[in-house]
Amino acid sequence: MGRSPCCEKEHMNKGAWTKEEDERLVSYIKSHGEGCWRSLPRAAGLLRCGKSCRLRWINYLRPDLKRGNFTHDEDEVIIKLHSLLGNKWSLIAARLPGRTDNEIKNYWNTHIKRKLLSKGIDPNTHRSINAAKDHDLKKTGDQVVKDVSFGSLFDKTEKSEEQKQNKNQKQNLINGFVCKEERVERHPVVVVVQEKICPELNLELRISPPWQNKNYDDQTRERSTYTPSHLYVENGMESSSDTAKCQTEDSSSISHSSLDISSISSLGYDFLGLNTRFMDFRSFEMN
DNA sequence: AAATCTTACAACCGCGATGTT
DNA sequence: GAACATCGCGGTTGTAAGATT
Repeated sequence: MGRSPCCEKEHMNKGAWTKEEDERLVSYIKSHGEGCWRSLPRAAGLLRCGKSCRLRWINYLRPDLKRGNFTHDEDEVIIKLHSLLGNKWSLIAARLPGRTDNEIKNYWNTHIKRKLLSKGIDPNTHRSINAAKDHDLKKTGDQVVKDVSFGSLFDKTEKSEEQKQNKNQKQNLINGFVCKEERVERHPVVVVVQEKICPELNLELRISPPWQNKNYDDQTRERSTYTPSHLYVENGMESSSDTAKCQTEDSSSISHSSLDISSISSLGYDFLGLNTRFMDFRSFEMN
């Protein structure tokens, strides 16, 4: 399927925006609102492509932008969120009112990266650069191995009505995380982990069994093991209709009832120190 | 003072996701 | 379901301004 260019390349201005162009764009959006970026330039009398207008508005002209230097607190939040989310700049920006993803990305690349490196911290892994040499530790077993169980915490022999009533909600502690387990129709278990590392970020880690695309029959229901294919994080406080999705590659070839993270460390995704790649921020909700 | 290098950040580009026909 | 349109994201580039030689 061919992709048409977002705009006519000829007769279009490129590069830095002039004051007059800014004024035209701001004036148009103030009276008509945002929307349909493709048709906006013509309607606003701008020789720019819609994409360029959108970027200019979002990153520079929006009235709610904070601008100015980043505070120490903002630095800390960015670093913590980056350690959790990686280069998901839009998600990070959603947690910093008045800051844009582009601004944070630039700030990360020009300031924070260097700051972390000067402290001997690898900005990609958020681990000590020296600690990166601990590869051998994994082999010798000196490292603490964290297991994430994808098996049910439910007792299969529920006896009383009370037990049955409670079966849809259980709580437990695993490696310092507060874990709730819930039954969801068509999916045997969803484990919700309220992470404790950065409580001020108010993030919630949700681990679930894979979505069953095919008919979910009783035979499947009886299986005690299932594929750890979805692990997602969501805002623990609020929910919204906006969800950011970033699915991983197919992970369905691996099936364990208890997943030894150390055995898959070669896959290389470090999340909350779990060192797992089975990430699916399927409903990372931000407000 | 001029040339060169470095830094900061605005803007561009390509691509995937999603919506529409 | 295919084809196409649009949006939004993340990586990269271009360039102005400041620092250094």
